[in-house]
Amino acid sequence: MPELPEVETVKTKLKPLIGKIASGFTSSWPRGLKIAKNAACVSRNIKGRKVSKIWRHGKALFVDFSGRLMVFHLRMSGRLYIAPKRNVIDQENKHVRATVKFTDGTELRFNDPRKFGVIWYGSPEEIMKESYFSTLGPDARGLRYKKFEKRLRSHRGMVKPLLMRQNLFAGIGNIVADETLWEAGIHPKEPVERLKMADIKKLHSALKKVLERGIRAGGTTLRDWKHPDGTSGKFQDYVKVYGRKGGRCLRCGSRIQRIVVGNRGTWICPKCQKIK
DNA sequence: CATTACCTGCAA
DNA sequence: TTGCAGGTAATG
Repeated sequence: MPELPEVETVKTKLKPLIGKIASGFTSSWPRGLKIAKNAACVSRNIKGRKVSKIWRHGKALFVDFSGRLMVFHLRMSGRLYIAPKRNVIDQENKHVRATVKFTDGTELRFNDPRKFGVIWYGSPEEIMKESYFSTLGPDARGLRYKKFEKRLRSHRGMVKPLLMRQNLFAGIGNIVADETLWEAGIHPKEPVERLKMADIKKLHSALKKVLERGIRAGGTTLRDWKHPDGTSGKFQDYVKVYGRKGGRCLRCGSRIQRIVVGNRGTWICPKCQKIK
């Protein structure tokens, strides 16, 4: 998905739902629904409940319905949007997997072509018992240096896959990882045990910079993902390496390379990011 | 560690 | 037709 900046954008744009009363829930996608038995159970339970709070942790979006939580994970191709809206086009109505209906006629639609996304519905205790949430690390946004260093140093291995482990830092995905490593001038395969304090400091401030820049740009629109109101993110216009194979490094002019790290496509500047 | 599976769509 | 895609879980 949709990494941290995208989910943060979704959170902000879903805030108008606060105060609305649910009238029902439908889903044509049983595999994507967790904890609750089926869509009919959710629909019965959610009816009459008011949206009181919306927040994000890592890549997960939490919606509080009067004490019951509906938690969304967009995975690779999910998006959430509010309908009806005049700028919602037919393209966005394809692949709607689930819908929360509200008494004023508003609908919150979960659209997900690849069906990798997940919706959990249950009490806060039930949610926290799910393995994904019980192991989830602290949110990557606003993480203090000391904690960042401690968590990174508690493992060994290639730095990029570690940055992307959600039980270490929640919210870092492939784009944020590549952009952060480029900003910091560190090779994605560099073993963390060989990073010096100065490197970890650079990584920490690069991560903060990339996350804030991504959020300010309203996330990255590459294929599926868009804002809940149908507008596109702008971060793709600012990426320094991600997806720019063959392009010039904006720092030194070298050609950006695509390599594979931890089985993920990875873009680097071979001159700025050398293995030590 | 790496590989595969889960799915669909799109570009090379 | 093949390969690749923002993520994660389940396997070797």
